[in-house]
Amino acid sequence: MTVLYPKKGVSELQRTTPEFVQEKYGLSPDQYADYAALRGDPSDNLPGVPGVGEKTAAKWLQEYGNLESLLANMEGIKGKVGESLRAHVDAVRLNRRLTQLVRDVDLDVDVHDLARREPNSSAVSELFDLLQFKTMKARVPGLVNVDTQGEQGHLSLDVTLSAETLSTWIANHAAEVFALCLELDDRQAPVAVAMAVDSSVWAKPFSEMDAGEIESFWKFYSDPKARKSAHDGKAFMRELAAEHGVMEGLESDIAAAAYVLSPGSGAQSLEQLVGLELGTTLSAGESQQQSLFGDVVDVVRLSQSAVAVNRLRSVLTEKMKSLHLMDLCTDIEVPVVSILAKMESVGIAVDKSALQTLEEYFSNIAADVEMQAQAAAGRPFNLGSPKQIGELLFTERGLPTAKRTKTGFSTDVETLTFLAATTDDPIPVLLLRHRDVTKLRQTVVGLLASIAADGRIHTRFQQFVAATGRLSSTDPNLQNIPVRTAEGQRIRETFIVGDEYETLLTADYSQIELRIMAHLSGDEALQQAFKSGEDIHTTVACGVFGVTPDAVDADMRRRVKAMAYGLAYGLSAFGLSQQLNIDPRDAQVLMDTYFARFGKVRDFLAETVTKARELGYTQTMAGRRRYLPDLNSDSRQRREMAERMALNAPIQGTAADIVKLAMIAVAKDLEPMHSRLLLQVHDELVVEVAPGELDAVTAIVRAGMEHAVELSVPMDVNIGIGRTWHEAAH
DNA sequence: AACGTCACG
DNA sequence: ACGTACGTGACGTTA
Repeated sequence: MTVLYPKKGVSELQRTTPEFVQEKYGLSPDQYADYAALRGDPSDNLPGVPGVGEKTAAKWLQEYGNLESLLANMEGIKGKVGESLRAHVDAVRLNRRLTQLVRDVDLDVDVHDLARREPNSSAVSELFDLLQFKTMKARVPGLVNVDTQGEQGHLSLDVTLSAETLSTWIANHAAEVFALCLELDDRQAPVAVAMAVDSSVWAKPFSEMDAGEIESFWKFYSDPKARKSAHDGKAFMRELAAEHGVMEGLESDIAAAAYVLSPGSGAQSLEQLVGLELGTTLSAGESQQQSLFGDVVDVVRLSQSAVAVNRLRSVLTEKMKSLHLMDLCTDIEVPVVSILAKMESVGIAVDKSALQTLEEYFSNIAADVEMQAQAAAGRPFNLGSPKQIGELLFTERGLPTAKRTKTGFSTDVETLTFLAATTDDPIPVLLLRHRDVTKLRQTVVGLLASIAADGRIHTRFQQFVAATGRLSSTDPNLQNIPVRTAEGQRIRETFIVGDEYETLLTADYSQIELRIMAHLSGDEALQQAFKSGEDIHTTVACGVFGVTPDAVDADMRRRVKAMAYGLAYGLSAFGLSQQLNIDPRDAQVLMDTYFARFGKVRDFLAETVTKARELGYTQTMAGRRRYLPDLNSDSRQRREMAERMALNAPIQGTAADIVKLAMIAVAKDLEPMHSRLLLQVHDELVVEVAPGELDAVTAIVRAGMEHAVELSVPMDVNIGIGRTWHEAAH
């Protein structure tokens, strides 16, 4: 057997030349073109789209002769290889279409730098710009924006570090906005700081700062008159709050600016924004300095980050101004950053031993139910596996199938409840119970794992991920703690008031989204229903069914309530009928009757979609946008999805605006007090009340929430007090 | 990594 | 004929 190429002597580059490959695998020049396509030929391939392996490509070509014949016989290739091959061929087809597209617009793009065996960054960048691949462009590292390309595609640190002492430097730039970047170590202790103003940069590891400089820095940090900007300031503020308080004087946050400009993009890192907006990259610094603790501090990179924050602030500010988004960023998002930093830093106290007891309780039930289910099945099976449940119920036991999922028959609550009700098989009930109880156990286990050394749970509020303007909560998610069942409420009981504090207080808006609809639509009938102060769903039911309030029974009220919720989601008669378990025709009648009574609501919803289609985006009361290009999609499914989003976004988003404004008002009024905000759950605030402050805090929270904005309907707020979150919710 | 499922508003 | 209510995050299973 011939050694095709020695390990030494033939370069990597030579090994992939057409001639070499043709000889190695005995391929004709025509076959080589197809081979290249399969492999991911540079001219036929985009970075990020893989090709098949060298040997695989050659093998299938040897077998089928050419790509066309391979494609024609693809069905015959089974198993993993087939799937993988199909995926790659799809990619190849896509690439060929893209290549053709590029030729059509007469853009000479060579996306692969053959000589350097890497993507041709500027060409790919140009291509992505052309195709408006903004997200993908941000994802691919190192792409250079041709419009603003620097000499080497790196952010040049053309301002040398200031040698002045910190206090002198700060004093010399007192009126300017300081871009601040702080690096923390694994234990969240500050390691280095870099600050940039227009003309100058100051940066140092803390280990090299003398006592005076360190003192100057923290004084500056807490000085509200020292104007600052940062990227995701909350990231360091939450960690430093316990020791240094929340940073004062934050005037601009790049992450917030990027979010209001494009809320659909999720949280964008500084690196992504540098690539996207400045068309360059942060360099991995060459001069790395060793701190006292042995941590490697990249002061150059940190300094570049500060310079980048500074530049991004001007770029994004211009964009925000032209789109009238400046107020949203400055008056809502930036103040919320500091409030959340403090809330995260404070955390909420939990009763650890009560959680441990609950864990054991739920575990025992789960184990017991599992045994019963396996006994009933006559064999062991994994109760957590939808696949195994499907086999057991539908194949082995012959139960009727209903809903399908992508991968098989659905075994969700709806299905299992149906099976429990219509068959005498004992297993569906056991599975439902097992699902319930394991879900609760997992929640409890997650909470236990999140308890910090101070006995409290410090969730992270994500301010820049939700497309509608809402917050979200992670690590752990405290916005989805069970509340609807008695067992779930036992978990809420483990969230308790902290030592030295008097009570927890919860305050939530009632029907905020429906009130927003009443306001935005200008529907007098719905507004009147809210102004009457009576139970809203009962009042609306009166109008819809044309009866007196005492004639409204529970079922009528339930239907109207479901209808009201559905409205804000872009409901269909079908969806409503599913929700209410009634005939779709009856649901349609219900909708028609509703809209006959509240016509402006329907007009408002229709106009919202029409306007969004014209503009390309929706807007909330505070001007928050949500871009929905799919409103003009050819695909009906995508278009209708976008229409429902367009309908929902202004409502959900306005509610988010209002709650953020309320948080700002409440936080401001709580400043002189010891009580503090702990949590936000979309339309609810949780406050920890210090001894003696209950009456004042109640008034502050009520006023802050009720008057966050003035609508044409009252903003009713329910307030509850209690030792635990559960108690306080009543 | 994708999917199914389920918790919250 | 088709799919069918918005927005999130977390977990276990499976490919």
